[in-house]
Amino acid sequence: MFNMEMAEKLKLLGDKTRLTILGLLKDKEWCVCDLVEILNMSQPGVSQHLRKLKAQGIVNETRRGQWVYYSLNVVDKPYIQTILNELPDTQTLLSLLKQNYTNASCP
Amino acid sequence: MFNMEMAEKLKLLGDKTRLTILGLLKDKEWCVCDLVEILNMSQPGVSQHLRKLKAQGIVNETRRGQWVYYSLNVVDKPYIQTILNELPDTQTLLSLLKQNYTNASCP
DNA sequence: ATGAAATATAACTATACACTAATATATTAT
DNA sequence: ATAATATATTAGTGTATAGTTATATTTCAT
Repeated sequence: MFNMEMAEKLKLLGDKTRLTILGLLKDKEWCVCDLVEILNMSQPGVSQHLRKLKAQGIVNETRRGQWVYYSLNVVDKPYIQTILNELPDTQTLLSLLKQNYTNASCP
Repeated sequence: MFNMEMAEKLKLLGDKTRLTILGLLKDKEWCVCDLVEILNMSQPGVSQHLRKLKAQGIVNETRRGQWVYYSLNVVDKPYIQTILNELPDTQTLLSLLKQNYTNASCP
């Protein structure tokens, strides 16, 4: 059906947590455990969001040793880029979310 | 909370029916009964979608006599404009949806 | 090999949501 | 006033979804 793929992707963006993840990824890649600390939610919760984003091709995943890093994959999706432009940048997000996380575990 | 308003608007766009409505509105305003025929769904269903879109300021409503016409209100929402650019135009949507509707009722 | 850490998957729950049918409200025509 | 048409609201239902806890898998260090 004609608007389905579009709607599926936009549905993913219509979620506060995933928007925050994508906003964080604008600046650099993050591993799952980083996001768990920053977002202050369960690890399976974060993993499931990332899986959905990956299934729609919005993020890439790369395993490096123990850690799996996720990064944006929106070069061919201008309408997503425009949305991400509206989001606060990483530093702002981090300070808004500040849960005095330490980022000690994964280099 | 910081990404909420954005997520609320995007959530509305993450629905096939509402995306189609917005795609139709790119070209011109439509009244509810038109959309009911074109989308081939119940009138309350259409009204509820329109109410949500209006509550988020994405469409305007104007009553003219018996009919209430809805139109786009996205001049100040570039990220929505970008999304709408990706949608098929009105004619394409109409032919994709063709339910041999007649557009006889509302001028 | 074994244990620890990171990630993924499965099972479950509570809530949100899209849709429909039924009803109410509003406007026009007679 | 009354009927007819257009729209909105309410109530109810089935499904989707975001989150959790529990468990499995993967990788590294010892």
